[in-house]
Amino acid sequence: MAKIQDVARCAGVGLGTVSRVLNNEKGVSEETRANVLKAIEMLNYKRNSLGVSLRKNKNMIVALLVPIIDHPFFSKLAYFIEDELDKNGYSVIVSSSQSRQSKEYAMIEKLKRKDVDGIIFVTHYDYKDEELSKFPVVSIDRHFDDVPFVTSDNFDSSVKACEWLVGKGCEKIAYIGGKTLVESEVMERERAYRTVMEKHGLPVIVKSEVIKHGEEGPLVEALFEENDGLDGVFASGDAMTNMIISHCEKNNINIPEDLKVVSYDGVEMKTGELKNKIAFIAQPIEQLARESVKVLLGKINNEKVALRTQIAASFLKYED
Amino acid sequence: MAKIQDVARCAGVGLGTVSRVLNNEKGVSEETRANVLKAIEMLNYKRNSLGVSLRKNKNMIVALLVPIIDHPFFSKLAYFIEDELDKNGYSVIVSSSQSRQSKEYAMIEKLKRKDVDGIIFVTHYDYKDEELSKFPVVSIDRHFDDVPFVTSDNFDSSVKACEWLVGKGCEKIAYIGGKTLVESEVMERERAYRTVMEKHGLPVIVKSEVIKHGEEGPLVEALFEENDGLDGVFASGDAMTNMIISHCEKNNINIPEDLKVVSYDGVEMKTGELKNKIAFIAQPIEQLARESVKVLLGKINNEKVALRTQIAASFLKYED
DNA sequence: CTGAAAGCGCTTACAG
DNA sequence: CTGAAAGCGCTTACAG
Repeated sequence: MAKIQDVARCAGVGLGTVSRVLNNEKGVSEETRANVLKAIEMLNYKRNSLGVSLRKNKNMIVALLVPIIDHPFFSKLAYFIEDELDKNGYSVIVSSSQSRQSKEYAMIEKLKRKDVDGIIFVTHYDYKDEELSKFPVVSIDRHFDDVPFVTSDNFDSSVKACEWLVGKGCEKIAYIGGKTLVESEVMERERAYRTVMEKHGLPVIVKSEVIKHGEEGPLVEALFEENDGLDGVFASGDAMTNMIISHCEKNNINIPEDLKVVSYDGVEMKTGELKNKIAFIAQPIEQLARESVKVLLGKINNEKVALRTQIAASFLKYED
Repeated sequence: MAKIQDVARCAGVGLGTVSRVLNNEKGVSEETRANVLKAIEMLNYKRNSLGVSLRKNKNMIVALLVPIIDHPFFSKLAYFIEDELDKNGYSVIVSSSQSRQSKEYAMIEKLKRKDVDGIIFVTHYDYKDEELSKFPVVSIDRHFDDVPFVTSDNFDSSVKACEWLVGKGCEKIAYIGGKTLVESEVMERERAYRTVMEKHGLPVIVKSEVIKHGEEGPLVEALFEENDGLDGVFASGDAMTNMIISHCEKNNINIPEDLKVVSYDGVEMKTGELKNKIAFIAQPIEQLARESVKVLLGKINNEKVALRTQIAASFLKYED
């Protein structure tokens, strides 16, 4: 494999000159440039990134850490994040934490070892004492000390959703959602729900627990067991909604006649025949992705970045 | 940031000794090792991977190149590939080609520049003159010159599927699938279909064209328009199946009473109420993923690897 | 068991 | 506009 030395010798110039041509720098005479280019061609020379990385202390790689890539929300996120990073010359390492914090720590370690230049995070864990804010790290939806984060407008869109349920005549509306261990933007959904219920003097029925992916079923069952005659439910996430759908099918509850449902997310809903019968709040995934990249690159380039970047979510109701 | 030099000085030893401790090599006295460890601790030293990579000419990163990560088949694949690579100390860069060959070439370029140590490929394009087999590259399902590839047993499972349709009494069975530009294992599905039809003296009805993701609808419409009274169809891929479902819904064709359907894949089928009414051939995604990693690591480590690795697919029919 | 030196492939002041 | 040199942080023979 030819190296820069070989090119220099072949073109009869110095190392620096070859490097300048390689990097399209000014200040090289056309003649010299042509010679170098010819030598590069002749030797089929390819610049070795490992040398560049060491020299520049940067390898143009960013990590994306999600709970699991095989999930519509996260794979969409990954798609747009890669696209945005690619436009900026970066590659993305994708890692599924599988909700194991050890895997997340491993990635932080990689960051410190310069395996990656930065991390975009979707985590359920807390990172108070990791000095994470000293490194190029951006969090999506969750919020730690001084780590910049990007989030959709959970509160406002949830208020709209709950007001819609009330407007539809629901009088016994429940909120159901998984709880996160850390202070999270997701909690805004529950807060919005409570605000709206109180405003209208309606009962507050909250089913919210710390659960893992896949454990939504029992929570839904418990909700319906403990509360007869629900006529509306605001579900924080599609997994939950899918379980609600299953429950209703089994128990002959008609959606939306008997029970009106609003789902946060709407990307992985097993709608099928229920399409247009469940309202939802769409996460602005593409914007979340692109904004998180912009913030991260800002951090990497030592620019000042906003601690919080908020993007509006849209509430989509079905036709009727 | 402390470097190895600092640790050496602090521990009062040479560079090489620190390196040996870092790499858990034998031949270091317990006393020396303890001193070095203490110095590492004191200085909060982290080994910089950029130096290691340059020195070893290897950065422990592999690329996964898929048409689009936001697709159940590919994100599942990515999940298991990452898991398997992680077990072996590798990270994975995920890139969605978006069916643009330029993006695939860009990744090959990265391989040649040592940005990545190898590539696992899912492509629709051909790479005859790229000398790809000289590099650590593994292909999934597609087959080029001397590039090792991993595939599921398309022919055998397709034969089973078609025989099942015949056994169910179907007499006018069609095959419908997207065509790839390169010689591909997917073609085995059509070949299996033809074999079975001919064996039973049934008409061969093939609708197979080069199409892009999302263009399945018109092909399906054309199939039904050109062929009245189909009672069975073997669809090469879920996207196609979904379009068939739509067509049947619109035209009051009952599945499976009027039309029996077998779908290759079964991971992204919008089953809904049709669950258990469509038979399918399940791709052994996890095994494809893990095997492709094993083959790639073999290539990276200059071992002899099989050109073709085949994994059995399973044919799952619905209950009735 | 240990250290000093060479070198991985590049870029970047520096001097001219 | 150009070249020689230093150095990025590590590992690996080599010599002792």
